[in-house]
Amino acid sequence: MSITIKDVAKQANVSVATVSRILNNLSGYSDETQQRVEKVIKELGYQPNAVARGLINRKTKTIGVLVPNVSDLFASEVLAGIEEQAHEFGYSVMICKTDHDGKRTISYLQTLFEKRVDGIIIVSEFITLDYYKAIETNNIPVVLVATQSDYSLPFIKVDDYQASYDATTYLVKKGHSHIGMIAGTENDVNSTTPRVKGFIDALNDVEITVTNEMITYGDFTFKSGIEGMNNLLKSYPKVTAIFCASDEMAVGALSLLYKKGIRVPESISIIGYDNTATAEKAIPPLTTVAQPLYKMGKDSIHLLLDPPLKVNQIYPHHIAERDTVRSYNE
Amino acid sequence: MSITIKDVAKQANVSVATVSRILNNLSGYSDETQQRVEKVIKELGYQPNAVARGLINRKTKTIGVLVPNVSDLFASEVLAGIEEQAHEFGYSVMICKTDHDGKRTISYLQTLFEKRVDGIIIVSEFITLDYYKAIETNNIPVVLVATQSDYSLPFIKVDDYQASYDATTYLVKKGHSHIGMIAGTENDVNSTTPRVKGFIDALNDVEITVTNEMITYGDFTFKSGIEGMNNLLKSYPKVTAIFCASDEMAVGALSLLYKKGIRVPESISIIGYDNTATAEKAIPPLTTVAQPLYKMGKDSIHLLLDPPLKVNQIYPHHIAERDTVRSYNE
DNA sequence: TTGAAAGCGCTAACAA
DNA sequence: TTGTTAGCGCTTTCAA
Repeated sequence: MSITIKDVAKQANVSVATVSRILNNLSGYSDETQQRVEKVIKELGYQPNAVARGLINRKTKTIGVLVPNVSDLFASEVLAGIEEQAHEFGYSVMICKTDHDGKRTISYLQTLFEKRVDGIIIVSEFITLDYYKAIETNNIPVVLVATQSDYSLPFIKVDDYQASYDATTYLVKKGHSHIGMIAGTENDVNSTTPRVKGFIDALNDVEITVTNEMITYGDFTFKSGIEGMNNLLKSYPKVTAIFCASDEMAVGALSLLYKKGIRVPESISIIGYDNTATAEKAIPPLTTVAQPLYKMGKDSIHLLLDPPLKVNQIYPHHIAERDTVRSYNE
Repeated sequence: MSITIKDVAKQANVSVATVSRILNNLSGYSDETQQRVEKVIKELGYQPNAVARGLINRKTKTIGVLVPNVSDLFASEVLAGIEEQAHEFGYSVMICKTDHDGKRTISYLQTLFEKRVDGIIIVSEFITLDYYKAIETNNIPVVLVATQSDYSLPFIKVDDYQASYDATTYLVKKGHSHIGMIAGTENDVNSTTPRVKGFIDALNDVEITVTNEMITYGDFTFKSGIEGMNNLLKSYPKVTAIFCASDEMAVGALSLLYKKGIRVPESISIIGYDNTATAEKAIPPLTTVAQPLYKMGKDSIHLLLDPPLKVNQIYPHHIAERDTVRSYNE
């Protein structure tokens, strides 16, 4: 079997307590013993057993992350930030892909509790009563990213309503008056409702009435962006600019337009949402609402492990201007 | 504190041994006791402590994954497969972003050993002697994905040489004779060397001599694809088709070409490598060498946990034909 | 069918 | 400065 603290103690002619002290940088041993013990540790290639440590310390130095999907750029950008900060703090991260599936999510929460993780970060997921109850009875720290909840849980997110309002206003200011929206999943109160409202309010505020034909719903994916673009072309042929609730959908719209030979931004302007890596790689490079995803990921770890450290919960957004929006001014 | 097996035992008037048996579906208790104990478990909301279990079973039901980067599509696609299969097998996955940094990688390996993970998967990373020694002395199962090593470690990957040879031949068969290559990181023996060799051999086999002007090196990223494309345009102006060693670089090339007003595939054809999600979203949709990344991820878990199950180590590739390669035939 | 008790590898009183 | 010892929460002999 592997080498334990006992082996080290025996070999160095000290007690396990002393070895433990040295391992943990506590006081209570002479320089001489320290040298000797450290030498033995090296010779034996001793590696402390984190499981045993976890049992007694009630700290596993690992945190769990629930994400709907690992392979989309939005989530993986947030994840990258989480991983980075966790590593800096000496924590490991366990990833759990929920697929937006309630059963799966609950089962993952269960696993994380049993594994006694020190905290949990939930990304872009609506918090059901079941989740909340599970969290509450286990009273383990939780931080939400890119989502928020009526249950009292700390979160980090952008102001979706305002961001959407700003994106729409941006199009208006560029001289557009026929503006459509490819929204996210209908009934998604977390991301879709506020963004749609922001869109409607921004247009209402400049005396444009929003009708059903101007909004189509997708599910944030590339494919649904294609469909949404198709819908909009039919339902709202006068459209000159479109606000897409995700970059993925925006890129889908771009694709369809390319296929149809409709030029962007000459004939139709597109603005996305998220500013994931896709945006700058799109053709043409995509103008979009930027969320600081990586930073949000990093800060969620701060918020989780370092609660005294004040972190703003509503993060700033801005418009990353690239080449998909045409200006009609002068 | 939280509820332990002792609490359950006391409440149910049995010994902890009996509770443990029931928890683990062993034999040695009456139906009646089982009912009673399970009732108490539910009432108390008892959750077994996986840390304590891990200590005694020497199994943590978690595996560690080392990836250079979480936020690129190549890695996250593999990761998604790993996560899915691990979950099906009842394992959790810990992610470790190496940044291709040796120190960081070693430190992560260390952590994974200390946390007593049941296995480790290493994605796209060259295995140094240091890594190998660490793995060997800890004798813990390891599987390599999209990389392989002279040290005897099981791996899952595509035949890079052959795939590259095939991609190049594909261009030749489409009637191209001025073919360039944007290769990966120079001196990367794992991915770059075989791909460059496949490119050269394929051209040599049709009597085309490959000169330095025809190959430029990048680092697999979008940005380096832009630069590479720029280089090639200068060094090899007659070029009509380019083989890019990653989709990211291919998309970079596409971007530059778009900016310069050079039409794809009319003036220049592009073929990528990987078939990540970017490929189908590119404008125009990118023809590319497909690797079954998700499946490779899934199967790496099989190989890790289910060694008797035979898994082919060299996975098939194919060319996903889309719209970036022009044919000059007839 | 059941329970007592040893022990997984470690930390942390408490004593010396 | 050092060691002894009692757990952490669980599983697993061994005995009853």
